Amino acid sequence: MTHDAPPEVLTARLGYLLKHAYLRLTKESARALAPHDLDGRELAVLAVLDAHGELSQLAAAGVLGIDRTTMVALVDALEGKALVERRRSQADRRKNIVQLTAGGRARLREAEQARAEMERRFLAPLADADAEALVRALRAVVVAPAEGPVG
Amino acid sequence: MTHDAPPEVLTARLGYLLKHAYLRLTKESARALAPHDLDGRELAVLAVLDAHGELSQLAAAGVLGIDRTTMVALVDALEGKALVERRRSQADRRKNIVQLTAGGRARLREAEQARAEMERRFLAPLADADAEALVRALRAVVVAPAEGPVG
DNA sequence: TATTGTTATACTCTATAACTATA
DNA sequence: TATAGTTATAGAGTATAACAATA
Repeated sequence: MTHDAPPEVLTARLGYLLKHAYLRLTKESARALAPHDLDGRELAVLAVLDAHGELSQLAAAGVLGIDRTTMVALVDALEGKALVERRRSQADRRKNIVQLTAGGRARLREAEQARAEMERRFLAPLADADAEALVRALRAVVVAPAEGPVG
Repeated sequence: MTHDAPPEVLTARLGYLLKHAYLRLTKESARALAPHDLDGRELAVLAVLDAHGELSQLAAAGVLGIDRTTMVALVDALEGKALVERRRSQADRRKNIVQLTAGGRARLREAEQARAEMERRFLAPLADADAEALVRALRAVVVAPAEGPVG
């Protein structure tokens, strides 16, 4: 049973392309990160904590663009794996400060390598220049401010 | 409250870029198609039926790459809007033949225009050549056969 | 026995509402 | 009164399992 390519009526649609590119990358990412006992969202949390240093849960959620209620389970999971630690802020006892453990930093390094290899495989159908252009183009449309009803 | 751009640690990740590009397009798509009482998946079904002529539910699901159980609700919704018709195949009475109604064809034309305009807006941050390159690159990675455990 | 459509069910991801504690 | 974290809950979107009709 060989692979049926999607018809042109679908591959001409940006929605179809982005959805399936995303789904496929998610699957490849899960496969690449599974040996490191992480998924892509967890790895992103570790990377953000590494880049910013310790953050409150709310601040980390803000950087990641996710809801604070979503953050709770994410931190629960990472804390359960001893990759991050929670502690109460002394300055404001409402806040949980989250920071990487030594193990978390080590895991981050390993997993980032696996992710980089996975991305290289994912982009392998493209020439290097085209792969770079893809990333630049995606960045441009993602960072572009949404145009609201006002203008 | 002005827009906080995501940090480089995230925009350097293909997973983050594809996810957010996809989420944003989905939102813009919903907004563009709402006046036509359709969502992106429904429009894709109409487009596939238009391109292939009538199809059984299973065949249509196969073209769209979705499960036959997912197809049921999708056809229910479109039939409820009188955009498609179901009828039993005479040749094989297990099969539901699904085809566009005249209203479905008209709706498809309107909605496809709205979709094209939405895509143009979405890609507006890019030069024309870059937009075309993005679509070509996405098509290449989506159509590329997944490399399984065998290689 | 296998296939098609259907229904019931469950799972993932995410957000909203409401609660607790702190400010 | 407002904010941070938490919990319970709900809504998309999708898939798996089981069933009826048909082949």
